[in-house]
Amino acid sequence: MSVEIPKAYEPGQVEEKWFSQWINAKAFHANPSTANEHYSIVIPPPNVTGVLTLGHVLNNTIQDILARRARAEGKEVLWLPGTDHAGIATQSKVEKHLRDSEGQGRRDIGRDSFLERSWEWKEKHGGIIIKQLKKLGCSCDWERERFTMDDDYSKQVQNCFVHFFNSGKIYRGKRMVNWCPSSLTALSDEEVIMKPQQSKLYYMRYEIADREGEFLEIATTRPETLMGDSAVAVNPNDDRYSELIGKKAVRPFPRAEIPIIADEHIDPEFGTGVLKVTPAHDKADFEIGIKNDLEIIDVLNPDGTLNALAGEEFEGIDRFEAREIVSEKLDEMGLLIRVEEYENNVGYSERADVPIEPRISMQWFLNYPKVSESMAAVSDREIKFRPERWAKTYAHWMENIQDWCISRQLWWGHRIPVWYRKDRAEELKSAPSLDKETCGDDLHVSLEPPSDDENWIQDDDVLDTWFSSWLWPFATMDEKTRQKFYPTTDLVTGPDIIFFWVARMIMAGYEFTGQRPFANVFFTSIIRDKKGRKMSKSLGNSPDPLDLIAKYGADALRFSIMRIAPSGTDVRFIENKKKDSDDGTDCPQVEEGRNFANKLWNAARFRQMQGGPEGLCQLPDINNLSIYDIDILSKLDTLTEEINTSYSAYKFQEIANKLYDFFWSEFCDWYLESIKQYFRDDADPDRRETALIVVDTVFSRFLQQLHPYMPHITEELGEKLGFAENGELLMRVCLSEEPVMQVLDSHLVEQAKERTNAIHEATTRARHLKAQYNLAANRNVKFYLHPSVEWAKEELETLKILSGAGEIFVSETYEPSAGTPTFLTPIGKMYMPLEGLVDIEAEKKRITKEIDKAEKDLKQIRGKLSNPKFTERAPAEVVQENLDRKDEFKKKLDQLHEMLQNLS
RNA sequence: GCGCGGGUAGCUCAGCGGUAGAGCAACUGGUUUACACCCAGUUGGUCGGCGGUUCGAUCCCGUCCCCGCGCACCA
Repeated sequence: MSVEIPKAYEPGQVEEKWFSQWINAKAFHANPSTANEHYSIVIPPPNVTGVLTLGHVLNNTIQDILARRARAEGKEVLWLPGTDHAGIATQSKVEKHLRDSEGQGRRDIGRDSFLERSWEWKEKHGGIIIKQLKKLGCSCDWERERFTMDDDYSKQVQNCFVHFFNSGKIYRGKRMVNWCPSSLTALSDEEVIMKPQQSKLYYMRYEIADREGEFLEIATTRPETLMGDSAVAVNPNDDRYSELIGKKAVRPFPRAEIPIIADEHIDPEFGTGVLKVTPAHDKADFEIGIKNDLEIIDVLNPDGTLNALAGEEFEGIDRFEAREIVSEKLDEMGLLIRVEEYENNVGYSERADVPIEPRISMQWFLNYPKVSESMAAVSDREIKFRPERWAKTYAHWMENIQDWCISRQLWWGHRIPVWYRKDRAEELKSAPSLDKETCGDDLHVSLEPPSDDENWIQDDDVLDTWFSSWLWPFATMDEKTRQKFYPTTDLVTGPDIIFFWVARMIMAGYEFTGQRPFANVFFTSIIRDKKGRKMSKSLGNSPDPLDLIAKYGADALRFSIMRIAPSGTDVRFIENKKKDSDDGTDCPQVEEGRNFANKLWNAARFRQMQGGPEGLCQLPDINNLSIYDIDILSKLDTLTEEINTSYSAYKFQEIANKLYDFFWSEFCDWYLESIKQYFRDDADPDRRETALIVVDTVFSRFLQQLHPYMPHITEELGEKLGFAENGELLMRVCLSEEPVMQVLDSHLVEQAKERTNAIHEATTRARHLKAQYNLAANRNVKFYLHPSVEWAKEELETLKILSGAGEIFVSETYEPSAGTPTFLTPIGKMYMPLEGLVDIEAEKKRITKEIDKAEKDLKQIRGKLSNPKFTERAPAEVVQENLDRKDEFKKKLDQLHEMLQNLS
């Protein structure tokens, strides 16, 4: 036993020590060869060069809880960790670094050299987040860590491409895509977010050809695309313009006559009811353009500046600057009518946070596989979503699913395994569509480059990062692992990537393995700041979890975050600036976890100070247990049962609350306080030993239950208190299915619980009264009891200790002097004689207040009972309950009135 | 516009047909043989508004108002 334990728990070293012990013992390792039932979970791979956020803390704590709980249930557990190469995010970081340090762009140094730098960057900064997860205590099988650009993983990604190309699901085509002028790449629809903008609506006029002085008024938010107009469109049923259909309008610059056409798509109510059609720069216009065979004039460069087609004066000018210039120019020409303030939604690139540009370009697309099967899997609950409502979001997306643009004009990522025969490369690359049928031998699509690769040119593009991570649940596993652990059991992730990742994994799972990739998906809360804003890097409103761990401990952070994160709604994380210091902050929610750890620590200290039996001993027979022993043991069984239920419903917050309340309130505040008397030198040694055995039983079982939430401190205390048999790790101890209280006579248990409750209630009332007379700390106060139950005498010593009384006298005949404060308890009427200290008026006030409350309650109950509809229709037990309560209150009121009278 | 979630004590959240809860904050008192990261006690609530169902509604239904999110989108 250790010499001296510090008064306050210091998590730092303890947490590090246990993590390395777990690693040394290979306690996280998943063995595919055991016969145990499998439990598996794959980590949502974080960005390899990213850093930990509070969202990760929540997400990974939940996974760790599930994994540790499954181990304690005797399952063979695989929690497979790894990271994602995160195409755009990582590439932009490397590019930024390159610019900052060498003043060069990626094209200056070339593809190979840039990729070298990227790998260097990955080696240097990658893995920080993995270290952070380890700090949190995550019990992943670290030997199985994977990266989406590992050789074997990359092969599977490319194989996936080849597979879909061969089956005709992947094709190349010229389409309108979301173009990011900052990252210079196409994006999928999911990567575009709509943002409301304070824009302007420009009203301008185009002259009608051959009708000098006659104009068509047009409203637009994007005058800078005017140079790409190839028609003007009106609704065919719009009488105002019908006679103009088929005529021409004059585009002011570059000056040209463009047709006035009719299209159903135009809303006569909007603006002037006339639309300028710019097929190259708007999705809807593109459709109209195709339908009407219009010229497609692309006036923008990839980076969002205007090109030569826009006219010499605009070449090289940024799109937003050009907007101003065009507006001024129209004004000078007398063609600008007015400009209105206008709020509209504009698509932004999620990553780069710049407005995206609809742009026609040649891209690779995937027609999603196994859509109906994947929809059915969720609607039939073969894959269970929790909370269930996300299934609706999923279904809605799946119903409206669009082909996926999978090519990215980046260098960091999986390069598309397509080679074009050199002499036809240009032709093929610009062909309006490419697929297996049309290209024959001039296209090489394969895992391996062509043998005569000098005659071929590989496609420049890489694949969308999600095109690799959708294979994650199985591509991370070798054959043997897959046999044992696939399909996985649970997936824990944020609802914000339900389309990006979850839906796609389901489709890939069915396509490549013929099975669901996971049985359950648990969607976490989203952590927001004090003001309800999502935590984000740009806002700088996310505290660094490592700072929190350093300050409060990983266990404290884990526990706290689980206690505030409800299932299914967002949660606010509070960080307050410290009043008395300038730099520090306080996180009251995390303090709660720290305080709880400290409570555990001190309860253990208290236990250790008592000495006594070493290791875990057999509980004595129920007849040798006190009512408090029986009560706490029975509550322990209830806790165990309730926690089982909560786990099966994934109610993590509920579990945390139950653990907290049981330990702090039931175990420390009530049980430990009531047995302290047996630890005195003059106490009965048998009682003492019994109490210690009960403490150990409860404590050790409790630590097992708490372990998934607070793994480090539970190991530490398990060891300190000698609960670990032969030095076995707590995390390897299986939960016992047997309740602690194995009794035939449940009557005894019920009786103990009732009596314990009665003593607790009497204690509370005695404390109230003491506090009322400012005697809370006075330990010499004497009480008299007129007992109403026979057994009361046996428990007076405990009542005395709990209520902090000096002495409690039992007397059937005690006659209180007038004005003696009196109170009612379940074990009888009690008096607190004060000899001269009595404040009669205060006492009257107190009793009157109690009478008021009792009368109010009684009135309510009487009201209910006097309603025949209630007595007729309410369930008998509810009626009986109210009848009982009525009697209680009546009796109580009588006694209170009597007490009041005694005062006067 | 469509869909989803939320509005309970000053704050963060439980409860979801039958006597309104916890932690923090505030206030009062406390070095009682673990813990001031503590102990005891107190204060604080027309459970967003209005209707309905029910013997009974914070809880179920309808409707409206606020907040958040997703999808769609008219230039």
